[in-house]
Amino acid sequence: MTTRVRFAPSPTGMLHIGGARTALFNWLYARHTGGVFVLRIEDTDHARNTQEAVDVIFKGLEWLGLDWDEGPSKGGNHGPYFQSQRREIYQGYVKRLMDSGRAYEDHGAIRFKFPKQVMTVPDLICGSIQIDLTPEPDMTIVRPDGSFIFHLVNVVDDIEMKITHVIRGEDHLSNTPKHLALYEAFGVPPPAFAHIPLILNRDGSKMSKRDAGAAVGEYLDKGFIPEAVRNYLCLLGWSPKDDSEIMPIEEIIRRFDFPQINRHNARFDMDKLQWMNAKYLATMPPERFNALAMPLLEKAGYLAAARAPSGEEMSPYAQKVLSLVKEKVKQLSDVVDMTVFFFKDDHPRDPEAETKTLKKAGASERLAELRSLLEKTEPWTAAQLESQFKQLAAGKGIKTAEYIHPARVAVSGRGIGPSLYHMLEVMGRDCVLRRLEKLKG
RNA sequence: GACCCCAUCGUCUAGCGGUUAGGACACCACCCUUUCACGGUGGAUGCACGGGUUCGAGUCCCGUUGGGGUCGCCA
Repeated sequence: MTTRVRFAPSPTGMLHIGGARTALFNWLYARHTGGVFVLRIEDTDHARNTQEAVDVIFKGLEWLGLDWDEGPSKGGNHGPYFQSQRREIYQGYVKRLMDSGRAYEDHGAIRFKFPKQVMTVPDLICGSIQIDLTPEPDMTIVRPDGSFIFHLVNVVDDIEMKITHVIRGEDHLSNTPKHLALYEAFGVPPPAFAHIPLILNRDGSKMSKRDAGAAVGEYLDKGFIPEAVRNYLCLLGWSPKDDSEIMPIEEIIRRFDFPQINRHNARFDMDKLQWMNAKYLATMPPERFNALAMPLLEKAGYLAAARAPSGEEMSPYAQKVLSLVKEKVKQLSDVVDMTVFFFKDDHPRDPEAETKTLKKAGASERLAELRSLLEKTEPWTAAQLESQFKQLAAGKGIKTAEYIHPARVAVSGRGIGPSLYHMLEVMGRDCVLRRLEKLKG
């Protein structure tokens, strides 16, 4: 039998990181088993359910590369995939319950009569869980205004959509006996359940919608790359059981299965995500890095001038600049600050670095020596610059660093940055001399 | 409060009765080095607690504590 799993988010205006992880695990299991991943939008009669809110879900899933096989914009034989369009189906199921005496009216609402017994939930991750439904008051399944309650529609849709494995957050574990009772009342064998642990904040508290880092969109905006976020999320609650961490998604798909899923909640560690993101950034092909970073430079206004400070055309210049910082970037958005001095003559300057190196005794003499050296350095390449710097220092009997540090601060305004010689090469002689000259006055 | 789930370094985790308790992030030191990173080497930090079972317990059982979840005419 083909595995059929589903992700059934409610359009709340954000895609929660926990929801994204649930979607990811469903997707992984579908891909691992060669099954079908269904996307169903649980937009049951709610004012907050807007088109924009639905788009946020699509965008988030697409960004993470979690493509669905059936659902909105994909279609399928079990639609419609919006609960708001499935009222007749729910009505039919409710009628069956009424007819069989399993549901009854109560002050205009319809309630489902719970079996007074201990229900056993067989769970692929948590094992066998027993919960007593006896003390539970019968649950409402239809409101007086005719709208349906989550538990009812969720079960009905899973039945109708032929879902074989319900993979969802552990917050649903306690509700599962109610769902089991519904399956029983409909005379349908229930799907297999797999309740996955929750994602908590770094401090162990529950991650709610308002917490920093709770929305997938934030990662997109901050310049995280989707493969890194996805890879990190895979490792939260699932383990390959050896020491593998950064893995291509194909490998994760191959190795993913329920036995390796943990039973305890995990805390979200932004530091580790950042590290992983930096790894992905550093190892990706330069073309892709440039494609991702150029729009940020554009947005920062760096590319507005026709010519770069070096005098050459802007676009090739910007690409060279990016190649200098690629391996130092933690988040893509870092490139804006890291490269500002390559594009703006009036870039910000770090007073601390200037005091430390430029105000140092002998610094202006060094810079003057550098000016005359750089005027005639030929060819203007990193290798040649390096050898010239070294010769100059050797001739004066001092360390090359005595020239390097002032030069760096002089042209960039800060004490840290890419390799100095490569930096100078990219900036070009005119720009470098211009900045040294300006500093003199 | 009742019920359910969970518990290994600060964090993510490996461990499925006998291990010097391993790895990763973060942290510290050193090395590399023109700075910052990267990389390399080394280090500190952990089995929540108390009872059992067993020759032997991080591993099994019970309890306690702690954390999380569920108890809606939210999803």
